[in-house]
Amino acid sequence: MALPIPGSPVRGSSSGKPIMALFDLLGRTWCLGIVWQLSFGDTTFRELQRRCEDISPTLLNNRLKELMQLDLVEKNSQGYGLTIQAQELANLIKPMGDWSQTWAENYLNKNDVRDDNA
Amino acid sequence: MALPIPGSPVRGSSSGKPIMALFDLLGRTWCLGIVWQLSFGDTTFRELQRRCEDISPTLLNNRLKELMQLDLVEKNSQGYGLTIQAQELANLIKPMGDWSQTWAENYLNKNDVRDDNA
DNA sequence: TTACGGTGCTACATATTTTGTAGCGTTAGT
DNA sequence: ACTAACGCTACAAAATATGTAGCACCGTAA
Repeated sequence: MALPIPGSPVRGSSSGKPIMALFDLLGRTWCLGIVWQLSFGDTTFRELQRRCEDISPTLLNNRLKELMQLDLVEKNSQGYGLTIQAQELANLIKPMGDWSQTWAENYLNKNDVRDDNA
Repeated sequence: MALPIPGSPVRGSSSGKPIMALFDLLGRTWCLGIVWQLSFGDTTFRELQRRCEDISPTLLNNRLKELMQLDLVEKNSQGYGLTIQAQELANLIKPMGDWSQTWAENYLNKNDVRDDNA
């Protein structure tokens, strides 16, 4: 797939707006998960694969290539890690953890009779 | 595609962790873009389609169904709009606009000779 | 030096998802 | 009645992802 280069048209978006390039990138399978996992520290290819629930190596490698080309991920002695700017992005993503928790609770309360009758 | 229901295994993730369900959902094509656009206000199906750069109606409808089932989007007199909790999520996403701007500038400075010689 | 286990990947066929276009049924205005 | 917009569905073609197998390259240890 073509890289979503900010400033250029990207998949599904001809505007070239950086936010659209970012959404294109993050909207790819496992991309958010990879950034999330790497935010906990640098790691090797295989270890990252395991942390991402045995994502296929094909896909992991594709994502890492894309993330490296767009300066979000870099190789280092530990394997792979987030760049400084990607760490800032990860900080924006982090609060989604709490949000998703509340979201899940609301969803289950609404759709699971057990909680309603408790 | 199966809905990424928080608390249940989702695409590529058997853990059922809410954050993984969220990443599965947001990782689908145009999902982030739809939430982003709706954060600017309620809108009709066709208008939303236009704002999302003529996303195919098939896909838009699929995404809206998913987002509605997971209580992120709801229908109202204006067409479609974010739920209260989705507005909170949108607030988390908003700062990515600024981040992506800086990201784009860094990327272009690095890869475009024009700026280096300016 | 041979064998072992782990690593970073690539190949490739199958399955799933997205795209893009056409168009249907409905509603509102003139 | 005509026009234009609406919300959406159908469907085939194109693009992506999955999952398995396995190769080449370490480092360790017998």
